[in-house]
Amino acid sequence: MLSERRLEVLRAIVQDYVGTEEPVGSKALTERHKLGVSPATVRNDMAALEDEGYIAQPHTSAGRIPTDKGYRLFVDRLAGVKPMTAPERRAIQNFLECSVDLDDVVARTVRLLAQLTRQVAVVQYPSLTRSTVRHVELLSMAPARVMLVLITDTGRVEQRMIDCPAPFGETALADLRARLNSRVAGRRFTDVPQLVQDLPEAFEEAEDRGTVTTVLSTLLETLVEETEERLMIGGTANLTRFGHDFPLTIRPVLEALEEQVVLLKLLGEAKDPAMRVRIGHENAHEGLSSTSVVSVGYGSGGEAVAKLGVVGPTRMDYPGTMGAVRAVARYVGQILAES
Amino acid sequence: MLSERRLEVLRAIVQDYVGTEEPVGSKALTERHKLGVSPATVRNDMAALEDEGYIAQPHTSAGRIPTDKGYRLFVDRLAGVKPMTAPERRAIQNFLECSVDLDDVVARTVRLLAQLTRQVAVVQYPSLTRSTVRHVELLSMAPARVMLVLITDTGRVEQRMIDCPAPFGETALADLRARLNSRVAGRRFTDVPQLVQDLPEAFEEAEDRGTVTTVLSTLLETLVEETEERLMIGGTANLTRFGHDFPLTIRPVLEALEEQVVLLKLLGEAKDPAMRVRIGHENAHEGLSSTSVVSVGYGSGGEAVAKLGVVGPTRMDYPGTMGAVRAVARYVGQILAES
DNA sequence: GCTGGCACTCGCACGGACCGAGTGCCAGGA
DNA sequence: TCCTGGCACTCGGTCCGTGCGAGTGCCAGC
Repeated sequence: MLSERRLEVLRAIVQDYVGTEEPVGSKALTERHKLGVSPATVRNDMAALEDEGYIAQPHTSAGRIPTDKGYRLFVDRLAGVKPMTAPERRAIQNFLECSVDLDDVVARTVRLLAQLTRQVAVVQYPSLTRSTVRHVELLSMAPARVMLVLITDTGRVEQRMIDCPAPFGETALADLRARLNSRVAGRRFTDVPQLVQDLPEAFEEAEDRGTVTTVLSTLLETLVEETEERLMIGGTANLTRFGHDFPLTIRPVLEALEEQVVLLKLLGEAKDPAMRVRIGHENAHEGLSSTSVVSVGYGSGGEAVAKLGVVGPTRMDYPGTMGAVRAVARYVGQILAES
Repeated sequence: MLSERRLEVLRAIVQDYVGTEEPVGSKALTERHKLGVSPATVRNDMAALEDEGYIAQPHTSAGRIPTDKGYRLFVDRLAGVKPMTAPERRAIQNFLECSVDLDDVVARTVRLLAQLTRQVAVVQYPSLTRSTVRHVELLSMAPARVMLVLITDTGRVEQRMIDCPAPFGETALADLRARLNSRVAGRRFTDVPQLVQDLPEAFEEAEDRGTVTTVLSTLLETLVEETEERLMIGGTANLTRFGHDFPLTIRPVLEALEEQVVLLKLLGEAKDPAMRVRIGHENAHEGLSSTSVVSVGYGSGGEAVAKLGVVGPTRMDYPGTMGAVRAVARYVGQILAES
């Protein structure tokens, strides 16, 4: 068990290192922090912290830098979440309030988050798994061609073009549209399959039944596909402030950012709305081993429908970043609830 | 006027420099290219080329590298467009063909272009300025709340939520929907304003007229807003292969890539479908002064509806890049025309 | 007008010396 | 028992001098 003072030393090391980006030595520490002890004592504490694996020396005879384990302890026990100031909160709210549609909300959120944290921001679109169908629209484009438009309660719209096996009349189309909507409007995505399975039987013509089946399968396909989350990223220019040894550090990060799958995993598969910090190697994806991810769920009601977060160097200002992420998530939730 | 051989020397310099990324000297040139003359002669030619501003020395007593002007000449007169091989063309076609919707087409195009050129790819969504309205859908969400869905012939769908000044009945809504569609379906965006301006008069109730006016203004607003182009970028990881002096080169590029406006300008405002190469300082935006942009229009029919291109270092393989860009544009056009 | 030769320039890589921040250890004191 | 000041030691970073070699410009000769 580490003594109170040693934790204090660790905190000081993390803070200094985050600030200066340089290994911090015992003398500099006592000068910048009121630890009340001499450098020699701090050296002993540092040796102990190093034995425990919380800090490390990049080279012999250099200062210490925190390890992933050290940051972990810092985040868990030594640092709180730094709340946003009132003016900052107001600015966030104002900025998000003038969004015109869902895309715009997400785009603004990304920009905001990137600016506040000066890191790379990632925002997942509100998930469709928990959302409901608001309306299904069918439009005749050509005799044997129908466009399917799906509108969700989160304001998302998806469309698909369908080639029908046979021409489909306007009246049949209107009929199908009405039947479809009366069954699925307001229902959850997951309930849709069983609600529509007997729909083809309502049509007398064999050809129409074929078309209806085609339309339904496209609808179900769309539901499944769009349940996969989309996301938006921004602030990649902040990667340039990452570290000194550029190409090697930045490359895998940029690559990871282009892989939606990786990013989604990064934000955390579980729909756990709590804030989560993953430090360095805690991110399964190698190449992100020198980055940390701060993510949190956000949602329109009480429940989280998606996640957002930032990706930055392990050497980041955790309290500030966590504060910004939490605040943005809260206000995005509000905006979504209002619309 | 430069002699034939001097042009040949310039071509050799560009090719070698693009390949090796190192200043190229007279001796190396004669070894790698069959110029039929001695290094000394080449040196004289190089001196002449330098006088004319086509090449430069990074330091005294170093080899030469092409200037922007040199690349310009190379692109205009010395290099053709390197066509894709048959297997490559087939691969492009196959990859694009399995797209499911417009977003997917654009996403695939970006990835393809980035992979083929190993550079940053930018693809503009098909423009709405020349496109027509396929359908306008109005959905009642609440007594005084209507959702407007606009579907274009390029397959794009936009939606807006509208708060009405007064409750609006289902029948009035159906009436408005029918009138609206009969007027604007199939018409160009630019024609819509005058086609709908007298619509409110068709409604007797003053309250309804207010709502109709609100709906119409939202529709027009959407048309205008969405005429602004959206775009998608990819392959940013390729930026790491940019050059040696990293942070300084890459930073402004990443920043520029986040600014839609800048990017749109980069692709070229004019709807000129011809392939265009902008080299270094020819890009108005400073910070992109060491990058070149190869862009070309693409379209579903004969006319270009949008542009796509790649952004890379001025030291890029112009013939290959131009070939890839042209090929991709052609096939995207085909895919769009089919759907 | 091309060529070979020659003197010159300079960036770069290598290696030694120096400096200083930082460490570990130890003996002495509260 | 814990803290402190002192001391010897380590070693990365910087500076400097040297030598090498690629590359240049110029010139006389073919």
